[in-house]
Amino acid sequence: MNDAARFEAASSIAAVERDTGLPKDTLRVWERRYGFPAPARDANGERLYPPEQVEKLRLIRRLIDHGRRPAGIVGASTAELSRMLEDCLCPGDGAAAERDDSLLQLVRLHRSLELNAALRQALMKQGLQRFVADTVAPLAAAVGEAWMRGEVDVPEEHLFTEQVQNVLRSAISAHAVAGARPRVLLTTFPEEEHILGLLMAEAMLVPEGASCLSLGTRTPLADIRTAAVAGGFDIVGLSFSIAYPARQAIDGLLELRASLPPAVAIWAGGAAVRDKHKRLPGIRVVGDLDDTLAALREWRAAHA
Amino acid sequence: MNDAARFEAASSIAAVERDTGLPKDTLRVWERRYGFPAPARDANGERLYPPEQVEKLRLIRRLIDHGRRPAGIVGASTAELSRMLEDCLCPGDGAAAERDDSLLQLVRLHRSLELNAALRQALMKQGLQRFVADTVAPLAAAVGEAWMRGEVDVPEEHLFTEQVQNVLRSAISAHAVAGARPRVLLTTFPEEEHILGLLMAEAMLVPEGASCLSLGTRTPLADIRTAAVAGGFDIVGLSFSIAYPARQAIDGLLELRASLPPAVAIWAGGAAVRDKHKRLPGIRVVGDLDDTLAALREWRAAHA
DNA sequence: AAAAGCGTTTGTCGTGGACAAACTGAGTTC
DNA sequence: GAACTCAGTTTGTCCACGACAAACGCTTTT
Repeated sequence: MNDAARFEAASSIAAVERDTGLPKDTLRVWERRYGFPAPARDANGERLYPPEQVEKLRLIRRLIDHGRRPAGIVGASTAELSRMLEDCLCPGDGAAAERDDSLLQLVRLHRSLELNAALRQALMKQGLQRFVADTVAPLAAAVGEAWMRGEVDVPEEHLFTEQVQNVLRSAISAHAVAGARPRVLLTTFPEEEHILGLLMAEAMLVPEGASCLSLGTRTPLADIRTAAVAGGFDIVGLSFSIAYPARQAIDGLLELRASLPPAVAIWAGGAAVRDKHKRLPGIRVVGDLDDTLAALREWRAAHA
Repeated sequence: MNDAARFEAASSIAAVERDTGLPKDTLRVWERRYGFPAPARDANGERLYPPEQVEKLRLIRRLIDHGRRPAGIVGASTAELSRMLEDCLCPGDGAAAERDDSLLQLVRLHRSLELNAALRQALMKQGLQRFVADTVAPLAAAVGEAWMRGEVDVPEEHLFTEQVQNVLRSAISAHAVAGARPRVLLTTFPEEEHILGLLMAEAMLVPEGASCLSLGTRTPLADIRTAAVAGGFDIVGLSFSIAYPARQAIDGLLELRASLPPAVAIWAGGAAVRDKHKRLPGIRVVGDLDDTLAALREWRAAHA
């Protein structure tokens, strides 16, 4: 490797923060405490992280999202880290192997047109709600797992999200009804940028005659409150992906609960809040997409 | 105001970074150099920014996005800063007042259903391309200006983006053609998260028979290269909002130009690259949405 | 099983110094 | 008049190291 290529390849601390999501302060304190990462230095004494270390940091980041702690894993080799990740995400190993992988293959191979066609075909065959619960949700989980394993990369994940978004938004638009009850406001907290959870929830609710308004991702807590009250919504729905810190989700939800009138229900769904029901009094934790329908029935029974 | 409310209102340095986009390091160095911001301190000596200062920081941030520099503006009052912003963005003052504001009013008042209906009606009346160029683009500019002036807030901006996205994605889906030329890959750089520019470009190109694939926002540069080459695309289209640092856009575009085969064209559009044509050899700077069509004609003439 | 107590781990914040990149404005050349 | 050069200034980002509260893992008690 010549000098130019090596220069090209090594990343500054800001680039590593962007690529791994680990704050600069954390990168420096890990170096001080654990001796990893151990970046080279440029002529000016600034850190230059080689790509292997960035890759290893990315694996570590994913393991931490799964609940591991740095001290126990920074010493491990890249191969060991990959193995740990495998273990983390194949609890029902056999079942995963059984699953129909044809859509996942289309994502892997960037076959956007075929993917789009296959999604639309499945939508037509199954109807919106079954399509979301039985096709989109498992596919999203499979893409997420493949992402964790490093088998899919940013463009595949983006391509998947975009195509599903296109199909779901078209389908949801076709169902729109005015003035129906309950009125549901959907969004995410500011640190959460995954939108598919919101779209899937909307796709489950709209065919039932609920009137949904999605604000997209990343709405500040104070603005969620204002919008919910000003718009006269009955329910505020929040979505949390697996990477969202559970603690942050719980704190935010309790704060939102305290600031909203009791008449406004809060529904929370996604991996980060699953099984957190006990710590979330006054909040309906939605376990999966079908549970969304159960929650809707409950609400209607209570407001008959 | 009681203690709880005051505690509620004051923000930590991390919260201010999130809300204003100004890095912690910058906030601290401004305090050291200019004496502003001047946050209070909690029992542990940590900074607590009162909301007025956060608001002022937000104004300063916007002025800096418009090319001002900190030394000249941190001393000004909030009112003076607001006036400067007005001056910045009303070059053709009279024309702005003339414009039809009915859609903007719907955004301001959170009338999502009416907004959606009005957008669909305009789409039907004008056709996709005129709708995008004559209705959506001016509305997006108006929302952006109102945002700068502080007249619209996060929820309004989100609502606007979501509704336009719904309408555009539905319309684009209806036009999809397989295998047409040129093949265009659309995305943004990792720091750019505004998606409407991409959707508007796609909406201009698809009716002309181009085959577009959008990867959504925030694709790393290396992945853009890989996806473009592997997918056999003719053109890579990038969109840059007004807040994107011009320098970063230029560097990134030149790096991408160097790493892509010369046969793959690069088109760049948006406020951050307008008038930067001279500094971007080998890149087609797309001045506005109608210029997208001109660029397409040029490409087809060159590849007849 | 849940709660409480306790040492350890961990991320974030603080200070102050340094420096390269970006910008400004005056002077020069084409 | 536009394009370039060049010293001087402004500005954002980086560094080191210390501090500490919140979160965690573990044991003991209710």
